[in-house]
Amino acid sequence: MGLYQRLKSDLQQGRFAPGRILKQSELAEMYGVSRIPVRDALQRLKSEGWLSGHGKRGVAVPLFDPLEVEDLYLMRTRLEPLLLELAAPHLSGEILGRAEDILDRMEIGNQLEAAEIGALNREFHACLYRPAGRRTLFATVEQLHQQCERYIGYQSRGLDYQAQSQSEHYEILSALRQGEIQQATCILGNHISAAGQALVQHLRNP
Amino acid sequence: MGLYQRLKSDLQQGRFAPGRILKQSELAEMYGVSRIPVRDALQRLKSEGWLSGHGKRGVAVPLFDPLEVEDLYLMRTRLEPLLLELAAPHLSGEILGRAEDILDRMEIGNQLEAAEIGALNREFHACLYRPAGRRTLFATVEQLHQQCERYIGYQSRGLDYQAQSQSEHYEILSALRQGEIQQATCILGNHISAAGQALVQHLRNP
DNA sequence: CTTTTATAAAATGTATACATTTTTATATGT
DNA sequence: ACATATAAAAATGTATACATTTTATAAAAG
Repeated sequence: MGLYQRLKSDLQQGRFAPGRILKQSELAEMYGVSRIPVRDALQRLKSEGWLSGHGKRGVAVPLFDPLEVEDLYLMRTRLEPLLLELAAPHLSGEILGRAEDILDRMEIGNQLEAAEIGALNREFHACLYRPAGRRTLFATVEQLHQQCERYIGYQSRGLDYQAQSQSEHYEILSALRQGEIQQATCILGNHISAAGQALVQHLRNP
Repeated sequence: MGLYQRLKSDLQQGRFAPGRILKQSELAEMYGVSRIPVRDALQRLKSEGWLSGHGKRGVAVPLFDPLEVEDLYLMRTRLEPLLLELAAPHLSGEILGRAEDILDRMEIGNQLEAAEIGALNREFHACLYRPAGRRTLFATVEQLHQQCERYIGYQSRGLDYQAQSQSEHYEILSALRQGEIQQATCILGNHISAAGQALVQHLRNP
């Protein structure tokens, strides 16, 4: 696994306190590599929102910012229903079946790691979105998801909205199966919006 | 000016043919630096859509993809009116005046370079959006703008929709001054949508 | 005691050199 | 002649070494 993946995973799991300033040499030693691959990884993580450029002072682990969460979920609320609508005509019964499998897997592993739940969650949405064949839109949505995951990792320690989230997921599938596309995109929008509000509230009442 | 800026500017001006594969050593020699800063720049440009990762074979200048343009403008159509709506309460008369100044500057320099027109255009929108104080949403919108500019640079050689675009800009300002926020966001949405369609059509009829 | 300036330490940026992987060209066998 | 295997090349990834910039420290002046 590349250094980029390792570092991201560690950031995701909250192994670096928000606000902390990371130095290249420090990370190089920590992971047993030279500074060159560290630089590459940092650059990527910075452009993906996992790290914030602290000017010339290096990079910092960004603080939790409720306003950022609001923005991320606002954008998702606007973009994901659109993407689902574009994908709907291509969603065969087989694809919907695969999506349901993913949901079931989430159900089973109730004591799953936050990272794993996040991965399955993303897989579920990707399963519904990818058939649209909209690479660019899909990539942007994926990026927003990833940026959200930093907060979700934090949230999952103190908040449990999994139950509600799951039932909404099943509702979306059901609507899609019945060809109620309008209905499905509507539920999806509310689903994302609700998740965002729960997260913001949790960040403001720690 | 950093190598990142120089390379991006050259890509923007179409100095590298779409589909061309760029090698690190080649670029290093071309710009008179070592491969290290080249790598940094390539990584950033890749994550911003200016270059596409060609797997392990290096990076490639992406081909013009009408579907990508459609996606970019679809996203902008959903996000920018939202951002303008959030900014509207903070748009003082002074700010609107500055926005108009930018429009006037675009009017004057009719024979401006494509890059300069693009920069002014972005400045105009940024002027209206920044007061919302929504850093994350703003950053995403900016990124979408930048990705569009690659195509606009190409378009500007064969298509002139500047006149219509300008008049719509003035309409938006006028609506904002009258407090017709709904009206302004609506014009903006149509404005972006129309620009996207013009661009897609031009790409399909070269 | 505070502020300023000079100096040292540390961190980032860049170049060169080496290692590993991937690609291409060549040779060999069927 | 074609396919496959093999060797040479070229390209990317990484480490070490050096240069430049930035930050912290300490000394000196007000």
